[in-house]
This record gives sequence, structure tokens and C-alpha cells, in this order.
Amino acid sequence: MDAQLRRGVLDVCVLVAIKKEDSYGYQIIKDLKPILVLSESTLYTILKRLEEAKMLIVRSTEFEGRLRKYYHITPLGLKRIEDFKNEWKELMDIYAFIEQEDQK
Amino acid sequence: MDAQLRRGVLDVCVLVAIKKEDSYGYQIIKDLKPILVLSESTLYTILKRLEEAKMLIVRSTEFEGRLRKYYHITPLGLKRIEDFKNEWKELMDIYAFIEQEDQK
DNA sequence: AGTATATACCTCGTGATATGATGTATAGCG
DNA sequence: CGCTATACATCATATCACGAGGTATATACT
Repeated sequence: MDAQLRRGVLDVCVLVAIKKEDSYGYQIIKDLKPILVLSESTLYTILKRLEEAKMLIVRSTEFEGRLRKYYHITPLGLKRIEDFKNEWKELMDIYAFIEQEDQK
Repeated sequence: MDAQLRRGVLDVCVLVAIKKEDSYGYQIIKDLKPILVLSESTLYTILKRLEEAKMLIVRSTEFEGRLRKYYHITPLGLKRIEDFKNEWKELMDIYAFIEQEDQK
């Protein structure tokens, strides 16, 4: 899929994956794989950005000798998802325009 | 609207506006204004990129003493629109996932 | 013991891109 | 003569995805 189109949904997909249940990097990649393949470098960049934007809070734990950073969604993160849904409507209008004009 | 979401549709909107009828920068901005506001610097950057990608060909003319660069869409440009429509389907699947997971 | 694979994190550099600010120039109108 | 509309352009900046590469542990296989 086109890189630019992906960008618009990447962070919201990550937020949604975490909203469902607190999760960590490696798990999120596996959970999203069926609908969206994303590399570790991409995901960790996104997680960091969302944490800096206070849409996520992190809690580091140790699990079987390895580090795990569990992310939890904040009210700001939930708001981001809601905002996205509204923006999606605008995007649908734009797509409708594309389809309509393209048929002419 | 979110900047990232915009990015995914900007160039296709421009292509569609030109597909309908050969057009030039200033006109395209006016035509798209009802559904998508874009600045001159943004548009001219996009036009340049699409021309370099051979999705548009340009023909410079003089109109009432001013320069006008008319753009015409190429088969590659038409293909880009078709590809976009297919990618849109993938994007709809992702959105369906977001909606579904968000309701849980 | 050694090797491979899965888990789990991270950083750095690069390339692509949108946008505001700014600049140039002409036409037409009051 | 100044203002607005038309019409182009460039530059600097900020954001972002991603590949390449790095570190470390647990488990399973040979």
C-alpha cells in the first residue's frame, strides 16, 4: 500500500490495539499483523511519539528475565481515536469527490 | 484534518482535477477549494513531483500576458488513480478493524 | 557445548513530504 | 498610484516511516 496512505492510520491502529488491553511492542506487532504489517523500528518510533504526546503511559516490567514495556492508553489517546473517526468522515467526502470526478 | 491523513489523498485529488480537463495551478486550487484547501507552495510542489514521475506533462502558454502552465494527465497518472482506488479498499479494511476493535 | 530461533528492547541515518514565508511579475480597477 | 487577483517559483523547516544495525535473554535442537 502507498506509504502516504499508511501514515494516516498507523498511530491510530496502535492506539486501538492498546485500548483493547494494555500491551507491549512485540505483542502489538503480532496483533496487528493480520491487517497491517509494521516493522519494529516503525512501531517503537510510534510508541515513543505517542508517549511523548501523552496519549500513552508506560510501565516497565520484567517477564521471564526479559524487559517488557506495557503501554496503557490515556484520555488523550482515546480522544485521538475519536478525532480520527471524525476526520475519517471528511476523508470519505474527499474520496466521494475522487470517485465522482473520475467518472466524468 | 490531520496532516498525515491529508497526505494520502493530496496528489490523487490533483490528478483527478486535471484528468477532468487540462488545468493549471491557480485553477486547480480554486477547483479543489470546496473539498480540499491547499496552498500554492503545497500544490506547486505536488505538480512538480507528479511531472517528474511522468504522471503529468506540462505545456507552458501565455495567457493575457501571464504565464500559465497547463498540465495534462498521462497513462501513468491514470494508473495512479486506479491504484489508489484499490488501495482505498485496503484502507477501508483497516478502518473496519479500527471501528470493530474500538467498540470492544 | 554450540547453534538457531524467538522474544524484546533500542538508535541512527536517510528519504519523502507538506507547508509557511518570501519573492517575482503582470492585468485590471478605482 | 495603490490594491487585488492572477500566476509562477524557491527555500528552510518539521514531521515521519523505515531499513540497517545493535544488545540481551530464554528455549529448543543437534
